[in-house]
Amino acid sequence: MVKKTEEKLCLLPVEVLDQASECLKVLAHPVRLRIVEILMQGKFAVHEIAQICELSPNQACDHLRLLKGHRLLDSKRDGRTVYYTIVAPELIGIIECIRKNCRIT
Amino acid sequence: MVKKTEEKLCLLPVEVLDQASECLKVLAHPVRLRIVEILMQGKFAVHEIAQICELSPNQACDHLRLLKGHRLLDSKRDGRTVYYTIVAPELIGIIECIRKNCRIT
DNA sequence: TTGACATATCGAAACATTTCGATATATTGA
DNA sequence: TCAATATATCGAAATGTTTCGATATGTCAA
Repeated sequence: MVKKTEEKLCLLPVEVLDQASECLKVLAHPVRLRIVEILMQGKFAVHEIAQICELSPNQACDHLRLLKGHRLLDSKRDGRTVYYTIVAPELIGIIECIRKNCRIT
Repeated sequence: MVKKTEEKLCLLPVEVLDQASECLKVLAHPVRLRIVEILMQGKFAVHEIAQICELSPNQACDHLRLLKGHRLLDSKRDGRTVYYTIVAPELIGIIECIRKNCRIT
């Protein structure tokens, strides 16, 4: 009976789930979701993100660093300003999913 | 300049992000993603899930309890067997997003 | 009622994350 | 070079998560 269900089940490989859960773990924080939301509208500087999220610059930096460390964001320096952008397309899907499931614009 | 961007930005309310990050935190675990994948195909008993996920029954129970505690799953007893099912529709969106972004069936 | 099976709960060690201040580095203009 | 601004890094306390054995409860059949 379990054999039967196992045959039918079409499951993702463990490596994919490991990777996905890593990504979700990083995203599972209100501030980091906010940051992703913001960056969906374009590139932003650290201090802009800090201001919008009401964080100190170093806190914003910590979050951005974590996201970048997991290859979800990338950054580019322009003078003394560093701009962050989204590089992982799956982030958009997750945010869309959140938007969809709470029917608030 | 920041004011300008703030006007343009259309961001989700903090409460939504708090709730979403709670949900993501619970999902951010390979075993729990596997459980959700399995339950997308119907209702399953604790021991079936334990077997498919190669967990001891109490470990399966722990994970299921956590998911149910966050109202992502529900359970119904039939004799000595307890069947779990998905109740939160957003789970499906997350799994679909994972499938989409790794192009492996 | 007893034994066997299915599920649930608890506790605590091991481990990971969060937060935030202190401090360091990088860039520019005077 | 110096001061000012923008980012980045580090450390460590507080807090949270994971894991798993021990144990409890719930159900059924004999």
